[in-house]
Amino acid sequence: MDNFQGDLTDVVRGIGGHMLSPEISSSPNILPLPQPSPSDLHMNPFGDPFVSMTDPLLQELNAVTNSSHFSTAGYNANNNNGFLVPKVVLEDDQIKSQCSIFPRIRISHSNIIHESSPCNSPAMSTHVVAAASPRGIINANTNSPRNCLLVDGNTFSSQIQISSPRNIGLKRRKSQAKKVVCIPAPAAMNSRSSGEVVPSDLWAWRKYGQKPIKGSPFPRGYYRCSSSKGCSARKQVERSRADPSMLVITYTSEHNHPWPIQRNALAGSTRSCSSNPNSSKSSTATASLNDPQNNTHLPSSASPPLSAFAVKNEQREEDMELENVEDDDDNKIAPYRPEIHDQHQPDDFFADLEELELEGDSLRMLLSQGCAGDLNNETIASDGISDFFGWTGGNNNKDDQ
DNA sequence: CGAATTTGACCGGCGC
DNA sequence: GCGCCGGTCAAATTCG
Repeated sequence: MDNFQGDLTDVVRGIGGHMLSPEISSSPNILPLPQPSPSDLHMNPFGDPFVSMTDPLLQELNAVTNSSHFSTAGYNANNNNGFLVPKVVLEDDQIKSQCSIFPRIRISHSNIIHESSPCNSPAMSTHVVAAASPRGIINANTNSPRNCLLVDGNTFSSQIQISSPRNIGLKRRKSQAKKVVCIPAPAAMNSRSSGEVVPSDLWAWRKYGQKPIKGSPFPRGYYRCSSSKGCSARKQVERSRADPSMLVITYTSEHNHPWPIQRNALAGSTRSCSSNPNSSKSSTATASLNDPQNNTHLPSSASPPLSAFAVKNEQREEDMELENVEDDDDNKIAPYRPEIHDQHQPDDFFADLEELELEGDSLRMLLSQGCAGDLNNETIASDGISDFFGWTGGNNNKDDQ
């Protein structure tokens, strides 16, 4: 389907290639990447590493709100260290705003990060924009070391939007949990059109449909989790109609299985996880993201595909109804409590992961390098995290087994 | 040849 | 009741 609507495959490919939106790509050397941790992941029924940003922040968010300054700027040109600061936008109404509108309160998180975060290297600051949702409780955690990513000493700059589509349910056929992630969508790069690309995450996604959306020049791609048979997790990927530079990913339903330790090691791995780093094909952006040859914009070959994570955590609508009965938009911040169906989760999951860490290279890299706070090591997330999520070039996780 | 993607058709919810 | 629209299915196609 070649049309002007763009190629989402290219989108993520572009992300991997650092073709970020102008304001983002202008970032000289910042690559802050909200980084999912095993503990975060286990809290994420959607299996989305982006989502991992959420929970821990609930406690922090209040603190942030109290201690940080508010900023209306979409993007901090600099933090205290002269680095561009990414922003997390927690959006109330995904449908309505489509990423380009950030009407809500924006909270600078930079100070806290500098002071307390293990990621408080100059490059690690993040600018968190958060807004309380009437329904969806918005969480963002840029404070966590696990949400930090260094790529060859660069901080990854990006916009993050977390949406809580209050009105989605109005036309939603079935009430179900949804998370909306908004990330910068780079310009198309490859020749293959219509292939949607979403930032690589731990799960294997298989595309099962694509539809043009009324009112939007961009098609929406439909993916289901192929990490495990019977998994009902789905996600939709589309460009923001309001801001084509943003990619909107909506996660629906939940994974009914543990998140894969090695994403591509599982059956149903996307084709994009080609062993050929030069492969131009990509559905879940893994291949493109892994393509070192695409990383020509930065000196570092290792680059996170995601410039940012934005997550809207939304409980099942029914639950939200119950828990936010008062629906006091600005004052209610109820903790996001993901529904964990997996037997490993949640309590013992991190313990399990630590055990796995001893055995799995990817996890080891993630935990010991990317997350353990070895911030002096500039290669930290560059390899560890990216590899872990299949973001780095060349090697696929297939080879890691 | 197996697996992933593409894409038109079909289904069902919702608004009028 | 009808039509629109979003979501899903499944056959065909593509690719490694």
